[in-house]
Amino acid sequence: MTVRTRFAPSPTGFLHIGGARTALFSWAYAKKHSGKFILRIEDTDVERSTPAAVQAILDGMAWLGLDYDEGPFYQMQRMGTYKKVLQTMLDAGTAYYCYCSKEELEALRETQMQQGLKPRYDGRWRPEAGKVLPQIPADIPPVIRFKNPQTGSVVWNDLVKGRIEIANSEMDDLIIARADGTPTYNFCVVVDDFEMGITQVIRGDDHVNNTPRQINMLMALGATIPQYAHLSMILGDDGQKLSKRHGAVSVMQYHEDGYLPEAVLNYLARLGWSHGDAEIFNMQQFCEWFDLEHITPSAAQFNTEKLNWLNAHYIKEMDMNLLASDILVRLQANIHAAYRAPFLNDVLALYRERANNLNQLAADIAYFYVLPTPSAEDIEKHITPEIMPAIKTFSENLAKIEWNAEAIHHEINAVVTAFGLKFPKIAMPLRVMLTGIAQSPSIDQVMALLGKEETRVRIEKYIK
RNA sequence: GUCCCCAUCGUCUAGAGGCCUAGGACACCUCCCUUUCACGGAGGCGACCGGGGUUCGAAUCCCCGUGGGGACGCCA
Repeated sequence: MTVRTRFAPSPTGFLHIGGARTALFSWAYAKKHSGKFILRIEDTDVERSTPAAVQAILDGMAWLGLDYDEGPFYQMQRMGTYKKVLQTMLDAGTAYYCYCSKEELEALRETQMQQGLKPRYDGRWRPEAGKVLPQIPADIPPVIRFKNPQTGSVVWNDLVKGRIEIANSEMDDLIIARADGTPTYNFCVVVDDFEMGITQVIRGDDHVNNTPRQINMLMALGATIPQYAHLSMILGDDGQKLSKRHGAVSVMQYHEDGYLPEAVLNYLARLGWSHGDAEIFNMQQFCEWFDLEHITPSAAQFNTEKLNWLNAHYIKEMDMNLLASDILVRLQANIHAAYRAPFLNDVLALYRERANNLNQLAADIAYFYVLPTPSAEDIEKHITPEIMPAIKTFSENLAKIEWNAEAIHHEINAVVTAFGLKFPKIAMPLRVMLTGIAQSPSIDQVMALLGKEETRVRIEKYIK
């Protein structure tokens, strides 16, 4: 049987890191088994779903390169199907109308909570043999409930968590269609997973409690039950639960924050899943290796430090021209006076090794394009009156230096020797003058790239 | 409250009863490289939640605690 997995986000916000990992695992599972990966947008909550959120999810998946074979399907466009199945269930007696008002239900819940009971529907409109149902009120539009079995239990072998059994007595008759006739989440999922032939449902473990209900409905429909794999959640860097208020950000934010999709993908793949000691691998390898057996059932804490490390790796690996075009955009975003220098590739070759973030990399090389302003501390510490004679001599000799790193290095050495100094004594002030800070790659290489004229101008600013 | 899930270094994890004196990675520390800062290289610190079983033998299996998390919507 062909493997068919799906990612089914509800468009009520952006694609966050947890959703992205769920999508990644579903995607990889389909790839691994030469199956199909389906994208389904669960937009039945009209109040909270927005086209902007749909777009944000699509953008996030596109950035990560998570391509889908079918879809996106929109549940709101499948109303006809849902209505049909609803009627079938009503006819078959596996679903029924319930005329309780919201207020009535609320009161029921409250009473049960007070008594320390699990809040649940009491089945007052559930038809039973020989039972007399209440008088149908004229002013209440009914909802439709699923007639859940009351005895026995639902068991499934979760591909991540193992055997899970939940007693039917723990479940009540859930609402599958609202008073306005629109179907609800659990019902739509069931119909869609069935109709789309989903073979493995890979989703967040906040759905574990929905699974037995869905299995019961699937059985009522005579459907084949898919396998389930429930992924545990991702905690924030601080070990706290991710939420809109706390730490949950769009995957696109990582793009803005200077991360490469390769790094995010590799990081996410290793969060909750492992393949022996493998730490760095591309998506092709991941898809070959991926399995559900090696997914950890416990929650995982996000670790930005490790993401940074992977990001550094992928920055080093990246194709130079692609890197340059990315950095160019970031330079322009950060620096008004940015212009395209012909030697951006050379500058990056000198700097990429030291960067673990694209924004940082862009900021680090900004001094090539905009005059830097060193801090007062650095000036005071490194550009001392004692060193100025040597700097002045070096500056005067600039004109005769053949402009390459080796020759520059040679000239600095000559000055250093002439003044009886140590190399750093002159390298540090030059760094501050030329780059604006006291840390940089070899100063001779920096000068070689900066150019003779620009080097002269920047040094002379400090010669009184 | 009820039900469900989880539990190995600070973090991500390896581990399917003897290969475990518990392995790797990030972070941290030390040293090396060095012209500063990085990169890189070599070392180091550092964990099986507790208690009972089962077994010749348990990080691995079972039970009970404890701790954490999730679910209990006409949200998804």
